[in-house]
Parts: sequence; structure tokens; C-alpha cells
Amino acid sequence: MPELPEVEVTRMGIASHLKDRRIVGVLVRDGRLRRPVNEDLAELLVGQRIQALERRGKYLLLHLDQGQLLLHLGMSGSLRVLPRHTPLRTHDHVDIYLDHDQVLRFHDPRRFGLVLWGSNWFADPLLAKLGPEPFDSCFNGAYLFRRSRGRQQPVKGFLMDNQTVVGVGNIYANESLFRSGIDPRRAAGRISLARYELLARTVVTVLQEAIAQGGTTLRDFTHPDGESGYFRLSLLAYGRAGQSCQYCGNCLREVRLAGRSTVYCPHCQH
DNA sequence: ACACGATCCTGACTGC
DNA sequence: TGCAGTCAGGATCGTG
Repeated sequence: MPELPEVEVTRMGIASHLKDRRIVGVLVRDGRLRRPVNEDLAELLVGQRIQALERRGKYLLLHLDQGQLLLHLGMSGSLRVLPRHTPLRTHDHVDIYLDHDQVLRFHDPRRFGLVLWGSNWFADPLLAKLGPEPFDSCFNGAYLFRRSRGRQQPVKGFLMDNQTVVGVGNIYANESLFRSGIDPRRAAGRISLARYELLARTVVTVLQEAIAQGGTTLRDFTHPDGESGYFRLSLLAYGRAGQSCQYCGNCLREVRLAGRSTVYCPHCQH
């Protein structure tokens, strides 16, 4: 489900409900995630107060008095703040009970997500190797150009690599390359500085638009408040294989790149 | 170092 | 209706 915009929409939706709340209980119904949830999570968390909810790439960091709870939504995860006695759905794997009768509930059918306690996640290999945030000034065309020299990898895979830049998954990689007129199959090392400058600006614009529209709702992604994200209506490439290009009217084509569905316009993208 | 495929897991959907 | 096959927004690991 979530790329950077969906994670950021989640963060914005729940951060104010979490700030200064005290954790009064924890229930792990199924701790078998990408890595096992800490077995003693309740002992570790109960009594601590929540200071902030921060995002780094597609990771969320819940800052508590004595450390941080690292959260990742994987492909199918979601995180909501609910009244404590809200009925359970299947795959509601972790509940963190808060004062004021609320619960922070982690839901993840495919269990590719993470819920892990630690004291310094920024030093952990999971986060330490991440590339820049797309909204940071060091993410720009010159950076992409420099980093891509000599690389034969298709530019789409290069853009989705979270050591290049964090947060750009399959949907937004497709959209950014479409809007930039760059063929996703083109070798990353053979794209000009000028085109990378356009691509970097486009990535930022696409992600910002998606956040402003509440993210992209496919299948079950909804806001923390249950609303849908409307960026799906703005998708020009992703999910539109076989339909006509909004720019030139030709038929959009689909190929698989690094195992991921890739949609592009053979006429507009080079 | 680099690029790719397989893999973790469940659910939705397709076609027979 | 049922069953097999395919695919899905991520990230890591092993391979050549």
C-alpha cells in the first residue's frame, strides 16, 4: 500500500492524536512481521509518554521518553488511532493502548511491515543506508546525475532504490518518469543532467501533489480517519496500460522491470 | 560494485 | 462453486 505520500498522510493524520499521550498497555496478537516484534514490547513501552511521530523515508519513528518505536507499513500495512473498544478486524496485529481510552492499532495482512523497539534507529543499518529525503535540498538533478554515472540499470529501478532517494515506490516512479518524458527502461547512466533536473523536480511535485490529495487509495489504503486518498484520480500512467496517453493519445504499454509492472508511453517517453 | 530474480505473506481477481 | 494461477503499493538476500 504505502509509498512516501501514504506514510506521510498517515503521520499527519495521527501525530497530533499521539503527542503527549501516555502508553497504558500493549497487546501483540501476531508478532510475526518482517522481523519479529519484541517479545517484551509491553514491558518496554508501558508508562512511557509519546513525544513525537517522525517519518524517514517510508519508516515511521514513534519517539518515546526512552527510545523509539520503529514502524514500517510494508506493502499492506496501516496505522490508525481509534477509540479503545473499536471492534477488531482480521490482521489487527498490534494494539498500543493510550490514556484517554484510545488505541494506536497496527494492521497488516501481508505482514511485510515492522514494529520494533530500539534506542537509536538512525544508527541501525535499516536507516543508516537510506538515501536523501526527496524534499531535502540535496536531492536534485546534479545529485541524480552524479550518482547514476556508469550505471546500466534501468532508470526506474535506480529511482526506486532507497539508497538513491527514499520514498519513491512503483506508483510514483511510473508517474514521475511519465511526466518527465523519460523511458523507464533507459540506462540510468545515459541520461543527461538537464533531464535529471527535470526528473528531480517532477518527483518532488508528484509526491507533494499526492500528499495534498491524501495519497493514492488502491485496495484498502485509507486515511487514518477512514477517508480515501484521491491521488488515484491523478494517475496518468500507473494502472493505465492499454489505455490512451493523456498527452498524445497513443496506447500506453506495459513491461516488467526488476519484477515490477511498468507503464509508459512509447511516443512521449524516450 | 552492480543488476536481477527469488522470497517473505495474504487476499483479490481471472480463467477453466 | 471450486480450484489453480497470477498479481499486488516493499525490502532483503543470494546469485552470477
